[in-house]
Amino acid sequence: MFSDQDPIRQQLIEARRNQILDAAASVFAEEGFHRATTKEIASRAGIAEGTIYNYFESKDDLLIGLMSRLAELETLDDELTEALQGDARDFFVAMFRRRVEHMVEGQETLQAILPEVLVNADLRERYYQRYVLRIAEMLEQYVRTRIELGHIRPVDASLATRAVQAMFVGLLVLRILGDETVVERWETLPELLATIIFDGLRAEGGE
Amino acid sequence: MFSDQDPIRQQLIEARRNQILDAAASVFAEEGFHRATTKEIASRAGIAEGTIYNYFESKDDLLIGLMSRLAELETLDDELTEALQGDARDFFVAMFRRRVEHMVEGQETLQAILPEVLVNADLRERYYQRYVLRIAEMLEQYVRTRIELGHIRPVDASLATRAVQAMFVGLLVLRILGDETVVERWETLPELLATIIFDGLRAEGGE
Amino acid sequence: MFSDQDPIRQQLIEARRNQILDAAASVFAEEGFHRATTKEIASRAGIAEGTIYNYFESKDDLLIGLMSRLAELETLDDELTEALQGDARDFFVAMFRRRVEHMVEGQETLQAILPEVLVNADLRERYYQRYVLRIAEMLEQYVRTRIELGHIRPVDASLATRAVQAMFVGLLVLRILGDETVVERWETLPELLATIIFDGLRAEGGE
Amino acid sequence: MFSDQDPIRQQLIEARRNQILDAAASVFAEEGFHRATTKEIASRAGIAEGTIYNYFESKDDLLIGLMSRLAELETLDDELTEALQGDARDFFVAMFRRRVEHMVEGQETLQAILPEVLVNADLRERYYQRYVLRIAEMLEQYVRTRIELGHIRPVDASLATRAVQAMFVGLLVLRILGDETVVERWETLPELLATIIFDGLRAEGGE
DNA sequence: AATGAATGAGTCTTCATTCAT
DNA sequence: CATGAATGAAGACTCATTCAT
Repeated sequence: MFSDQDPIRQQLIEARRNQILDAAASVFAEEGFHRATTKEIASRAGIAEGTIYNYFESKDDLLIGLMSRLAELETLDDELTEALQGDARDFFVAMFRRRVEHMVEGQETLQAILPEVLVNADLRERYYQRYVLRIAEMLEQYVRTRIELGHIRPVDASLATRAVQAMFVGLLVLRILGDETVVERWETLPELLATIIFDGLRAEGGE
Repeated sequence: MFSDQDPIRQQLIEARRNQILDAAASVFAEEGFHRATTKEIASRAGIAEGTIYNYFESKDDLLIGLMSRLAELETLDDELTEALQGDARDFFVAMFRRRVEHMVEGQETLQAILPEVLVNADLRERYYQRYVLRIAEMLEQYVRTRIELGHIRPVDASLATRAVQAMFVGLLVLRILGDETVVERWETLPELLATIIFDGLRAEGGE
Repeated sequence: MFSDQDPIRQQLIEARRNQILDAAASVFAEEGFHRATTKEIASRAGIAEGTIYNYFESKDDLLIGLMSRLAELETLDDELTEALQGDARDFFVAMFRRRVEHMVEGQETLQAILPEVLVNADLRERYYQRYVLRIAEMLEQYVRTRIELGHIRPVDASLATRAVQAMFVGLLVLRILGDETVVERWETLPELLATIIFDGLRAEGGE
Repeated sequence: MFSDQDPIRQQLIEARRNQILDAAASVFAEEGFHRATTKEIASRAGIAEGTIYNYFESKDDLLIGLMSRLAELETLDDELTEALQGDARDFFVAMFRRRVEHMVEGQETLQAILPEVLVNADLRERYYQRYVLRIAEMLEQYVRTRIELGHIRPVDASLATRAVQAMFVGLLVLRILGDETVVERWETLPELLATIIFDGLRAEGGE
């Protein structure tokens, strides 16, 4: 006879949901969404199959749950956007570092979600709007301002932003594909990416 | 009746295989590998379900077939790699243009393959070795030489190569996700990417 | 604490049982026995799912409970049977009116029970013996006596009784099926049935 | 490579559908729709479970299929309606005989359908419209005409029709409930029903 | 007594694959 | 070679029932 607002109950529910999502992320990442069975997810979560359905509507809903958890992680970034006063290159390095760290933390979840997102029109829209587009727009706004300030070349801000974001998505894909170079030198990426994107690959004093 | 080597027969077989692969690519791209049914593939190819199995071992084999066709397309690139004498920036633009065009041509196939590749360990290895790594190594060799020639900054050639390649993979993902900016301004990408990667985003004369 | 015979406790138990049976009748009638869930029954009774099992052995037992309640209602009829002295037609009208009223009162319960009774061998036997056969035999006895008294044609009393009873069962079915004529003119049924069954449809002075 | 209109194929399909419907009727009648499993239906039809789904959309669709088959049987009756010239009582006996025979032929199907129809709103509407109402209206028209001709008392034709139809439905229910009297003396029903309904139970020269 | 989360057996349904024609 | 009906293994999901609190 607890109220629906009962905070203890809410916490238990949240804990159980996370326990299930963790298991789901792990199985989805390993086997892919379709090959993953609810039986295996349940077993990995240490619960019965039916229990999943006390917390999630359907197997699809597990993916949505994973996406939502991921989106929550990202809200932290908003603050970063306000740092316009500092050096542009420093900002890029800092931002790259953030994103690169997030991707490692969230790799399992991303690996669980991404392939299915590419394939499921509903999820695609949802994922794109909540996750990709939101970040793209934040970054785009930043780039646009920096261009106005004369710190950045007057490039197509919208497309340039996508290119940079694409690089991160692509690096995630390479990680998933098991590319050793990317995995092993992951820590050095932020500095390298800043060099490529901000300074350019052209040798200084070249031509 | 005919010998296995009979060239007419070989051609017919090849034609039929392509007909089936086209249908498969189309259904996989729309529905994803798992939601795609052999019934739908057969219907889209205008043949009976059973006929598929006269040309392919299994549904998985269709994916492998698609990957092989894709790999053949790419062999053309090898020649490009030898163009070391020209201007580095021009080379980048030319290469980016090639790749960007290939990606549009092959988008359906790539969209069909990529999500499943991310999810299936066997295909992952196969795809990575034949497709990603081969190109990465070619490009890496090129970059390494350009560095030695002093045309390119002395960056981590291996990782930089991955970053560039990642950008293309990521752009494909953004296309699949339906990003309007990327789709609409696709033609302007090669030049922009060259600017970003080769020249850098830093405003000239800045700081 | 209380003795099992404690009358207060007995009454509380009875009240709770009725509360649950009411909810069950309502859900069974709407959804049918199988589609009805104990969760919904509990919710409609304003109690927890588990509580049902403190008062009933199983979901099946709810149906048995409903049948028993129905049978209790019917015991009133016994008295009627003794009314042999009056006019036969008047008796029929009176009896039809009784039954027709009972059917409306008990419609929800009957609608809940009947479909499952038709389908479940155990219940079928139970329902038939306690409910159908008991009434059939009472009625049959009455008809038989009336025949001996010369008030009624010498028909096959047993089968004629079933035919009359069948009419009521059938009218219930038509109500459940939502027949508008039957529902709207329900009040006029007793008189009409007496006309049909006792007087016959043949026009007077016919032939 | 047969055309969709290919008559041989059409016949094979029809035969298979009937084979499956026969098995379904048999299992539904014994166990009830919900307790019946597709596995059991398949096994009783001598086919694999999956084969059912090559011929029917779903388990529900089997019920609809059974209803349609039943409706086809009934179209024969239409002719009967035109027989207005003969003696009314004779007509009733003939009609009762028809219906009573049909009910035995179709008992299994009716027993399979009826309980679920009482419980499923979609089927209820469908069954009532196609099966109950159609016959009711035919019969009602007949009764109305006979009343105008002065062969039948001026009763509420619509309701009287329902009462008669209800009797048949009720007799089916009593058969399903296993009433021995009804089952054993089934053959004598038409004559008895004519006596009850047309002549009335009142003893001739009574009162 | 009341609760309701956890359970897991049971089922419909899908669909890749086979094979007789 | 082509066909497509038949197959049956596999899996998501439901829900009556239990039992620790």
